Amino acid sequence: MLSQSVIDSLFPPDLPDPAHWEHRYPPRDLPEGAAVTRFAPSPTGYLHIGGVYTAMINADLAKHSGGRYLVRIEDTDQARTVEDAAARFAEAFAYFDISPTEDELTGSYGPYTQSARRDIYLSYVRELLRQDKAYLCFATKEDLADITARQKVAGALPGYYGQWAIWREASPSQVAEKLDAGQRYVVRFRSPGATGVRVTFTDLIRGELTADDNRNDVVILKSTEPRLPTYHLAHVVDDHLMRVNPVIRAEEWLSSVPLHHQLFDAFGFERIPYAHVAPLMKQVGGSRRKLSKRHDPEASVSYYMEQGYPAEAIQYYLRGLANGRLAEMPLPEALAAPVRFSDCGTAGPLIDMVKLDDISADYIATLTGEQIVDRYVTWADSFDAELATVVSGEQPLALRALSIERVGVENPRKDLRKWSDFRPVYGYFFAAVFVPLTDASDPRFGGLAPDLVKALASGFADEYVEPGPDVDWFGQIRDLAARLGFAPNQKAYKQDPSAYPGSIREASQVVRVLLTGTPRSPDLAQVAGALGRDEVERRVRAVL
RNA sequence: GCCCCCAUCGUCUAGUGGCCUAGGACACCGCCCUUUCAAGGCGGCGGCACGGGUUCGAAUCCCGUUGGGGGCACCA
Repeated sequence: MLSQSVIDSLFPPDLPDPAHWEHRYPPRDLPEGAAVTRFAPSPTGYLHIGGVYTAMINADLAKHSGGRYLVRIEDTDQARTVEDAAARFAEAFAYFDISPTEDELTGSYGPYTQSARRDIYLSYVRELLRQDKAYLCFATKEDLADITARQKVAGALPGYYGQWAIWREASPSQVAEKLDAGQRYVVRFRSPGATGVRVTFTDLIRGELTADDNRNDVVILKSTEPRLPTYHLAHVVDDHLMRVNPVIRAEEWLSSVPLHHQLFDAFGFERIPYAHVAPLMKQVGGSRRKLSKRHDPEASVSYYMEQGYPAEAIQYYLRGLANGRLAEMPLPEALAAPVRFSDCGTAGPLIDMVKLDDISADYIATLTGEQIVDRYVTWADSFDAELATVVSGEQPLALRALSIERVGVENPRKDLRKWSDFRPVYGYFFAAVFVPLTDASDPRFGGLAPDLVKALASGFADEYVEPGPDVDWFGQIRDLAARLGFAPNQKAYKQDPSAYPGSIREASQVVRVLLTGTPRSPDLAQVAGALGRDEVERRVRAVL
C-alpha cells in the first residue's frame, strides 16, 4: 500500500476531505416522498429523442412528487464536448416543457456541470487511495491489449481484474519508480468482487434482478489533464452529493449496477434505487435496433423541431410509450397524469412516426385559427422565413383560410400534421407565394383539352358570382360545365364516356387547380370566398 | 466468448390461471358520404415465437430452444 505522503503528493495540498463536501451538500429538506431526479446528458451537441424520453420521465416524477429535477452536464470527456451544447439542450428542454426546476441560479447543489466539480471528485479519489480501495495503474495501451490477448488464449473472461490486473498488487517501490519517471497513470477502483459471486438488486421498473458481481478494477480517474473522473465515479459521487433519489437512466446502464453498488459501498454512501428505462427502437427490415444517431434523422430532437411537430403531440406520444395507460387518455389528461414506474414496459418500444403524425394532426385540429397562426409563425420564423413574413402580414386571410371546414363543423379538417405542412396545405391562399397557372396544357388540369380549360376559365371569370348566403356558388360551375358539354354527374359520364369531354368532376377540378394550384383542397366555394373576387379573377384569367 | 434484459395483431398495448371465441388504438383494405382532398360513419384483415412440463384448466406459472436488445472502454 502506498504511503499517505505519496498519495497526498498527487493531489492539490488544499484539497478538502469528503467530510467537507458532505457538509456542503447536506441531505435535502423535502417532504416525505419528494423525488429528486436528474437527466445527465453529454454535451456532444446532439440531443437524442430517447434523451427527451428519459428526461421527461425524470421531470415528471419530480413534478408529481413535489421534488426537484435537475440537469447535469456530463462533460468529463473533453474531446467530445461541444461549445454551445448546454444552451442547445436548454432550448430543447424548454420546447418540450421539461426545463429543470433546479439549476445554477436556483439550486444549492451545484455546480451542475461535471468539469466544474473536479475538486469534489479528486477528494473522493484520494480518499479511496488512502483507504487502499483504489490504486495507481501505469498500464499502457499495449499492456492492456496484451492482457486481452492472453485472456483470449487462456479462455479467461476479459477485463482488468484479479491476477490479470498487473498493477493491483504493485509494490510502493514499483509505483515510486514510475512516478519518478513521470509516467502517466490512471486510478483504478480495487473491486471487492470475485468471479462467480452473484448479486441481487431491485430495479424500480424491472423488479428483482440477479447478476454476476463486478470484478473489474475499473478506471475511476483518467490520466489526461485536467484530471477528470469516469462516468462511474462521477455518477456515484454526484448523485449522492446532489441527493438524487431515484436515479432514472437508460437501460444500457443496467449491467453497471453491481459496479456502482460497490462504489457506493466503498464510499459508505447509501445505495440509490435505480429505474432503468427501455430504449426507443426503430424497425429496420425484419429486425429492430436502437434509434441511431448516424442513420436515423428522427433520432434527433432537431428533426422534430425542424419539421414543426408541436411539443404537446410529442409529449403525448412519448408518455403513451412510457405508460400505455396514458395513450388511452385524451391528450390534456395524459399530459397531466403521472408516469408510473409500474406501468413502464420493459421491452424497448418502436418509434412510429405514422402514429405521431396521427396524434399531431388530432392535436392541431383542437387549436383555434389564432393559435395555429401564432404557433405557425413562431416556427416559420426559424424554418420558413418567407412564409412567416407573409402570414404575419396577412393574418385575416390566414384566419379565413384556417376557418374553412374547421370552424363550426362537427369534425374539423386534419390536414396539418406539423408546421412544415402549412406551406403545401395552405400556402396557395397567399398571393405572395402562389404562382398562377398560365399554361392551359398544365398536367394538373388532368389532360383536358387546353381550349376547354380556357373556355372554363373565361366563362367562370366573366360571370363570376361571389359566395354568399343565398348564392348557389357551385351552381355557376355546374351551369358553365353543362354549357360546355360536360356530363352533369359521374354516372351519366360513365354511361356514355364518348359523349362528353368529362363530367362535372373534371370541370370543377379545373377551377380548383386554377384557384389553388393543386387538385386537392377544401371546399372550393369557401376557398374562393377567402380569396375574394379580385384574387379569384386574377388567378383564373392568368391561364387565358 | 461471457453476463444481463426482453418476447401478445405490421406498430403501441389490455391481459396477473377459468370472465379470451384474446379487447382497444394507429396503420392497411372495403363500403358509405362526396365536385377533389382531409375529416367522419360502418365493416374487414391481422397476434399469444417454438417445444416440453405443472394444472381439471395456461397468453398468464416452470424449464429449454429460438429470436431481438444491452453490457464486458482512460464514451457516457
